[in-house]
Amino acid sequence: MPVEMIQTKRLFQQVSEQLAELIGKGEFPLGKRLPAERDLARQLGVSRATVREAMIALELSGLVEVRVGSGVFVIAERPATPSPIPQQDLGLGPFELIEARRLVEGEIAYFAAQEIENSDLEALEAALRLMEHEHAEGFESERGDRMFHMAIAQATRNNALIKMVEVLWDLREASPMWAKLHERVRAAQVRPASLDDHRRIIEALKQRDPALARSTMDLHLRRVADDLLRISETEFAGEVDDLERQRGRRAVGR
Amino acid sequence: MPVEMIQTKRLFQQVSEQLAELIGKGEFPLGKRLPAERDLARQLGVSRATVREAMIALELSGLVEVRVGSGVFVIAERPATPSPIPQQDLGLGPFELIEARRLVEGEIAYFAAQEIENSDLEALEAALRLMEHEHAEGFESERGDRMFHMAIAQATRNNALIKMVEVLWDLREASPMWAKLHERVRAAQVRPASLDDHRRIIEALKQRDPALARSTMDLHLRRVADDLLRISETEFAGEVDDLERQRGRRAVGR
DNA sequence: GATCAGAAATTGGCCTGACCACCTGATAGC
DNA sequence: GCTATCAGGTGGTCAGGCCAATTTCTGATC
Repeated sequence: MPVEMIQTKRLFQQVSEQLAELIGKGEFPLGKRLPAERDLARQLGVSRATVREAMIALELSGLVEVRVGSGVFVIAERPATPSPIPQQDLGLGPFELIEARRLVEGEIAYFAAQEIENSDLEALEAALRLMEHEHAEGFESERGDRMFHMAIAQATRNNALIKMVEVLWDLREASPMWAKLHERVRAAQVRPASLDDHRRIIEALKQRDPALARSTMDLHLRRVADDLLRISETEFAGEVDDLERQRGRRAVGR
Repeated sequence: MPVEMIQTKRLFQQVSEQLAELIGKGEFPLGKRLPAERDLARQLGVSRATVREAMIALELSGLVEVRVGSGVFVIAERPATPSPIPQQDLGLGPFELIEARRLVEGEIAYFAAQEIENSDLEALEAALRLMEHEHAEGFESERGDRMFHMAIAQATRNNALIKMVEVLWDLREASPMWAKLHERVRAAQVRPASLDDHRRIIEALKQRDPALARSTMDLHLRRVADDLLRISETEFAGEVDDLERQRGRRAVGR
């Protein structure tokens, strides 16, 4: 039973979301002026500073325009499309991605172990802490995970390799099927195992042991593939096509 | 004559831009904590409220994460790539690229040897013929070469891996330094050696020998790196920076 | 009545100083 | 050795103030 998530969102976020909603609902029509910051603060029962922060958030998301001495004006009813390019990329399968990551990131780990410096290790530790933090919050966005693997790529000092990992993670984030699957993995069970994996990878890198780094990374990704496969077999029987399923089994077993 | 733009940017924007730049420059490394708001305010000569507003801007653009009671942490070095294409990559060095290709394409060759089908072998033969033709004509455009390596990636039936090789070659074609160097390599001597390399790679794939395919691919790329290194040392003494030169030597010798 | 200049009110930009809740690491006690 | 406690640092929020840009009001002028 997950304890009810108490979201202690910061005040300015609540304010900005509420205002965004009102704007979207037409309560504050396009082109018109919002109430003055001082009035909003009084009506909402918050300080003016908080209202100002909310205004900045609304401005950065393109909903309003601030005119000095005049007021805040609605210039759009909803945030600009976050993805201007719909990523016409073919739906990459989750197992394809894991497979590719095993090949590429495994080798990168091997290489990174030879080149890594202390500053890189610090970045890795920080990424791990971020993951732990995200995990503790219950609310997470994979940012720690991505940051971790990017940091390893960064340790190679090779921009082309860095680009490889970046592309892999962009593809992953653009893959709808992956999002679905991984959502279930996360819901199914908490996975401190993954945190341990990452810790072991850091350890291998710290020892500057290329072979160990590669095998540890490989083991980690194999475990991820394994989790994915288990979920896909039980819950998504029909949605993962045969080729992908077969790829998943191969990936785990190799 | 456009009237000169008077800086009317709001203070928090200037602060946030400056911080973003420092983060991008590695002044505030990935994962590390930014100075406390109070300190930043003092150092920048602005109020804490302004710094807070800048933090919100940075947070909304995904560069930092704010942890209550703990601090503000760098979680990315540049804003998430909103558009995957127009990013003009800084000049990738030739040896970086070769290094990356050895890692990635070597493994792909290994993998492809297990999956390759006859139709793929035909595509490879065709690519080789194109290369021979280009070579005979004296005038060439690397199309055969690219087609050859793409065909191997295609044999893995893994779209993510295909994408990797595609990106690598795109990067290569976008690298001005690479173009210069390779121009000389081609001018310096005809290289039937390269054709032989490719023939040997096909042979290894035809035999479905993963280890041989990988080592042959590796040898090929090492030879390319070697050619590049030789030229760069004789003709481009000043233009290739030290780090790249060193990378080149390491790439060949490993 | 229409026009225009100056005063007054309104609005966002920025600052100061304060208090709170939360997190972290060191310290004391077991 | 381990755990509980506590003090210091950090972001979150507030109140109140001054300034500059802008709008609105007001009154004099034609």
